[in-house]
Amino acid sequence: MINITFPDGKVRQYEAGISGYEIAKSISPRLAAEVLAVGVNGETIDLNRPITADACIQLYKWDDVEGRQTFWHSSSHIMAEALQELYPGIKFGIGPAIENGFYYDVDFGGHSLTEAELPAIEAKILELAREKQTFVRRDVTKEEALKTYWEKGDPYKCELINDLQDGTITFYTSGQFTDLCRGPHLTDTSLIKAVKLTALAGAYWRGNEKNKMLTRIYGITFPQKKLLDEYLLLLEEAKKRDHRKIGKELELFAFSQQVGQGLPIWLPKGAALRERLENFLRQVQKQHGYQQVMTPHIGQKELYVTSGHYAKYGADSFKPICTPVEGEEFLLKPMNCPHHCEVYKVKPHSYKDLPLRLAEFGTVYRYEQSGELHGLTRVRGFTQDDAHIFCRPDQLKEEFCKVIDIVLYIFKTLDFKEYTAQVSLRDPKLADKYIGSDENWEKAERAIIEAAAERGLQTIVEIGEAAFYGPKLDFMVRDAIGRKWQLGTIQVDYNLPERFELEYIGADDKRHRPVMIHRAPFGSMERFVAVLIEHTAGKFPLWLTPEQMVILPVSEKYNDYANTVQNILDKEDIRAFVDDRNEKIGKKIRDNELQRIPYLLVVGEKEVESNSVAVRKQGEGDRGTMPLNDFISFFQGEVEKEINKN
RNA sequence: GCCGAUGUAGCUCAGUUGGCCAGAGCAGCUGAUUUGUAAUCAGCUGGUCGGGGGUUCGAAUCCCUCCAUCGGCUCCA
Repeated sequence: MINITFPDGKVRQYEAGISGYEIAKSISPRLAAEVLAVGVNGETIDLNRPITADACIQLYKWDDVEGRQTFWHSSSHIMAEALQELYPGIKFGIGPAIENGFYYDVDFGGHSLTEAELPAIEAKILELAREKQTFVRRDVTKEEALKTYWEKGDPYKCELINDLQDGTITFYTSGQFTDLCRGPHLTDTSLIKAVKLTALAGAYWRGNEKNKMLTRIYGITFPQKKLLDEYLLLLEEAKKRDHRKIGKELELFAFSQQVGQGLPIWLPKGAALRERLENFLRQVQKQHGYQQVMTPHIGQKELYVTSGHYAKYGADSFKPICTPVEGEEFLLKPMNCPHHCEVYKVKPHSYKDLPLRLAEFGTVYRYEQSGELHGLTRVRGFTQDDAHIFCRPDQLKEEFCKVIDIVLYIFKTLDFKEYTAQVSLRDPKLADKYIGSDENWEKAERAIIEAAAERGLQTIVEIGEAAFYGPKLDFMVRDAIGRKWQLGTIQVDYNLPERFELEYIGADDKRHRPVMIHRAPFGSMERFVAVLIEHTAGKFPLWLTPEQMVILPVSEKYNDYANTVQNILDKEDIRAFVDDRNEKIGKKIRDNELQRIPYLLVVGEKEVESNSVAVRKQGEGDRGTMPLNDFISFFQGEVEKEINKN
């Protein structure tokens, strides 16, 4: 007998060799029907594999990531089987589960797959799934594995097998398809009830552009048709919220081929929105003791040689700009920190001056490969809400905590309720990727971990994700329809102060080296506005939105009154405009609703007589008539509520 | 940069296998209408069909090339 410990801590006894499925069945038949995989001491395994020793187990269902991953991984095998039947002789790369679904990389030889062929593949997948094929796991020796794929003439699998340790290699077979795979898989395929192949793309074998490009087929499957429909609906919703679409509709920003790709043009309304965001942050930073500075958009090449960026990124950046006569070389500013280091160096510093917090909405330019550009989230010129904090080593943790506070304050004010934080550390095995001493790296990494813990942040730790000059803490938010976006970042840096020979005079009258914190709570104005658009679907909070309300005269006869109302609102600092087009009221309402103006004030004869406005809230309809003064107080109260959430 | 797709008026899109002066709706302009909670009516303007080159009697349509956009890959200070 063995002891099985459940997540709630309860322990039950079973015969050695019992499977996860049987354990589930012993609890309830319903659970047995729903369980997809089992976690044994943290490792996810097939439901039908025997458990031979005492273990802590978790039964994973569709609601668990592990359950879905197993489901999708098995689905990718079924897709491969379908492809193998439909396109004999093709060769397979890898086919993992991903966050939403799965993919398989396939070498179709001379054939180039088109979207028109996908429905037939989908149908085949469902056909195979209905056959209730079981997944059979088999241990193989390296020799046998290589032989199998050598005979099949599959170079990709052979390459994968070559990198594996003998004794750890397994095959899984379902129906006519056998794949090199570590598992786990579903017991059988009958659970797969709905499938959608979502995209076709090229992908280099093993992500290396020197390798051959394979065809990647993305798909997603579900245990119920209903879930697929919901997923497709979510994709529709995401499309509607696309910041590129809304940015165009609301005239927030645009791109021009003449100006250049990846270089956004901010239109008046977008600029107003962005400016308001900047002012908001400026004010928060002022309260936290930051000082604004301004630095040029270019800097001498030497500056970046000193900072180390030139050696690291020079080859893949915009080429230097040269002066016509002297041939001096300048670089477009790829980041603000070197400039801020020079600000620091303008005068000697005492330990009493620190921390020194220098902030700048600094516009930077980075060469991104053309295929990588995307709306406002991936551009070649953008403005960071940047700041650098120069502090004494003993102040580091406290300063780091204060930056976390700012980030969380911003999330709260802008209604990002769910967020996670990622601690990115260096990969000690790849020492040449990083600059700076081990000792400093260790100090910096410790400071971040402690600060995050002190502020009670839920963090995940990623090894090897650090910047080349130091470890960092990145914030990810979840938007209104559940998608994750990376926003703010805080980074500790012992290296630039070293390179720029930054110093302060300590209480001991000796020279010391300050520590630097890089931070950008929004990440960049462009990216943040994009995320905000997708999060709010263009319905911005009142305090931010470019136009807070529109006054709609029922006919031209009431234009004068409408203008009077606008003047009164203007004196109250309320952003309103009059839609005095010669159109029917229904038309004006429709157009302004589509422009997502939060309040629509209809004025006609009744309103003129009673000095009032008929209030309509965007998306919610008529709210009735109220005296203008009452509406103003009401509106100001609403704005107040938004800002004082904290 | 690479793979694949796309590019027709300011916007959203039609344009059959190459064949009459390239179309619609919205937007814009002009006029009529003076309107009460999601599209009033009429007229007009607007396109060298992404740029360039080629095939052809004839190209938005076929071919080449460049550019941009979209979906991925890779990278991200």
